[in-house]
Amino acid sequence: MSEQKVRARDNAGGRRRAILDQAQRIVGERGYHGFGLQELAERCGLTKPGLLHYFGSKDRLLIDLLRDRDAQHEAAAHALLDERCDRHASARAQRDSFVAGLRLIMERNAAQPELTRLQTILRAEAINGDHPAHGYFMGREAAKLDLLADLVAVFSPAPRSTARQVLALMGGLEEQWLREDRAFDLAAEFDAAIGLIIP
Amino acid sequence: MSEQKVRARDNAGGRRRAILDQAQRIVGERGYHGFGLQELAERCGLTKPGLLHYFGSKDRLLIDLLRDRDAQHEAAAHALLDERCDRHASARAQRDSFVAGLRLIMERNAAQPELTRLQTILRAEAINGDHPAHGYFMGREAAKLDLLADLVAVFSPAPRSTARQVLALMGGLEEQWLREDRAFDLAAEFDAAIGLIIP
Amino acid sequence: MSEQKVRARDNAGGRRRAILDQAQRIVGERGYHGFGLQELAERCGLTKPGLLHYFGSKDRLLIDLLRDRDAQHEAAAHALLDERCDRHASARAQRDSFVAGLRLIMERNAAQPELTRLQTILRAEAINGDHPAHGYFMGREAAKLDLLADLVAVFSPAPRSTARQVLALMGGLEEQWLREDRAFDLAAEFDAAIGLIIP
Amino acid sequence: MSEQKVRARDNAGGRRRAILDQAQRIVGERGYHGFGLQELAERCGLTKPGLLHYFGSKDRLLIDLLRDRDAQHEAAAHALLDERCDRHASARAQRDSFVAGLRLIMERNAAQPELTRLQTILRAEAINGDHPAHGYFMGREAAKLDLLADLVAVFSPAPRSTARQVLALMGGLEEQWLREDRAFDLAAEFDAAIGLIIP
DNA sequence: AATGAATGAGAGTTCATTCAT
DNA sequence: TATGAATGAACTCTCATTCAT
Repeated sequence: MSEQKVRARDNAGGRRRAILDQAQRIVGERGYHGFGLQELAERCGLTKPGLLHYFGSKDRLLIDLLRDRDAQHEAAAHALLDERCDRHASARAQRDSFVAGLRLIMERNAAQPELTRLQTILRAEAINGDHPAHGYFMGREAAKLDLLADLVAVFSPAPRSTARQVLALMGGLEEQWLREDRAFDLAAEFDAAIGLIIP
Repeated sequence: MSEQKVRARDNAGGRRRAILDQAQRIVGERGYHGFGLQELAERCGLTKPGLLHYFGSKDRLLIDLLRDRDAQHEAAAHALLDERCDRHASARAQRDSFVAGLRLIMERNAAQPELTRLQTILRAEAINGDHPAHGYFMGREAAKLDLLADLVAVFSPAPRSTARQVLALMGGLEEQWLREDRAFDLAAEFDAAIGLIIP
Repeated sequence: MSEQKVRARDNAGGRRRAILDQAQRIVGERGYHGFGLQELAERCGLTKPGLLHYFGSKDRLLIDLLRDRDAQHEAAAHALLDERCDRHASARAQRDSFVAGLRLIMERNAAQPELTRLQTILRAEAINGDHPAHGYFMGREAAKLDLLADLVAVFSPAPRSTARQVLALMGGLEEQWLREDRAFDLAAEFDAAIGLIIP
Repeated sequence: MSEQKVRARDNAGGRRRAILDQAQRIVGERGYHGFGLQELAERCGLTKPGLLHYFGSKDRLLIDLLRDRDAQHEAAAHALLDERCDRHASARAQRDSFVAGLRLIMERNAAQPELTRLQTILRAEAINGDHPAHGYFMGREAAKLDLLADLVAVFSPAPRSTARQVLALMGGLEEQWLREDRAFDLAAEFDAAIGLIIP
């Protein structure tokens, strides 16, 4: 394989990534309906058809974006929780490592406010059944709920409710944190809350 | 005053209300950016300029909608909480009536899913500073936080954090409830959660 | 006739005049196509149908405006020239009083820049045959030309050409004067020019 | 390069020129405010967004039009005057060649009535500070005045006034000529006038 | 890999005007 | 004398998308 081909492929991959980075920023600000290919194209230094060359359509760009971010973020989170929870440990120990895992996730979310904003805005927008990311978030949130309920079953008397509470707290606090322009310590606030939910 | 005049005047007021009702539905589904005057006009049986005759612009229509819904909803909620909390009662009694007030609010929200969806979607969309309802939700959520923190101060060691948790749980659970198409008992789930947050 | 009727009529007349005054300002700034009933209505403190109640249509408003301004301006100018020119005086004397009359007209125009701007902009706009004031200005400018040619015939060897030159100088200098925000002495500049045209 | 490419490229450039030609006609008739993208698009055989693809906005289309016409018209005029005026010649000779240059310009203007009408109408419309071509004409007319005053300085005792008179006569006679549907010999009429202004 | 050209649909908004009151 | 309601048409401009190159 010639060097040129390699570099071309690298550039191509880099281009894609650069586009998705800009898309994340815009969608994270204005949501799916509020973002336009024009603006994205300008920020990336190419034309609208140039974009569509990579992604085919606006909708596909969105789900590509979501999948891409998951690949580097959410999957990691799941692994994190799974790893830390030794099924043979005591309930107490499992509880502790679960909470510690959540805390790590929140710290990561706090460290990536743009990604968090993307998820927050899109998650709410996608409540509507016509939204291109509706199916995506339906499956994703259901899976989260299942996972959490499963992990929590050892020490919680009502695992599904506990899972709901954890998810609600994460999302709700993140939303406040974003609206107030990150004016409080997200992870600490979450920590305090989780201590009440999972005693 | 002739009957015709009365009816005409009623129709005028009724028209406005009918427009806002339809607008609530559309915005509650697709958010502000996803809703268009055309569609709204069609649903109301008049033309786009006919709409603008009442509201002047799309942006003003939105904030008129928000204010109108607040006048009949949120204000009632605030009153509810304030009334129920006797400042001279014991901390325990105040805690109980506060929780009961929250439960009533959640029941009302559960009984008005369209309004709840409007608030949920718009609240997330309005995180962005350019959104026409940004200022509205900034003030509104800040006021909620202040009010809750104030009410909770009697029995909570960290009133502001408790207020955040309450708000996060309300919003987060509502979002789940909407996404899952109201497949669980919102008020009951909230009740269980609040019992942990405010023991 | 009751006092009320009188006052009503006065108010009505005053209203009409007030509307025309504002219309003069707007049309004088943006021309006929650039001015809208909405803006005019707002400036006059009434609604669009309120305007049309007085004038019937936008086009009629324009010609009413033109006629009204003529009644108080142009007619005066014609009279001025006619009066000053004694047909039995010597050519020299007639020439002098003619030039003096022109100078007076220019001084009046300089003293009423808004009216002058109205005429200047509309005159150019109305070159087009579809313009609602086309006929008006065709007749008006032709009449001016005829009048001037007639008055000038005593001392000019080519009266029609001289008339054209006078009119061109008046209009052209006024346009410069308006564009440069009245930065030079219009009447003086015209005086100098006319001295060459009519020696 | 294939023939098709060439033709495509030619068509593209030709398209732009065709659009500007039609725009000149419409603006020359109804002024800037009276012309619409719709009509222009129809005359050019494409859609409204098709137009904006070339020019971005209506305002930019206008100034592009103005600049384009200047490139082929006004610049030529300036060159004409400059060339013909030998600074080392006698005042008499300079005066003669200057007048001859003006005459040539007027003949060109008379030969291009559409372009002349465009300039005439727009020049008046642009007196208003909000007009998109206001800045353009401010600069352009000021430059003309400067140039003429400079050229005239050799033989005129009041160069700036003479320049004003020349400009006023040109513009004023052109306006009459257009209004009367070119019913007289513009160049000849101007010639007669200039002979009085610059003896 | 990316462009320029072009489109149909639709955006929100303004237009002059009508009509009943 | 003037209004509020409403309209149809037009406005500039943006949308995502297609196509040939």
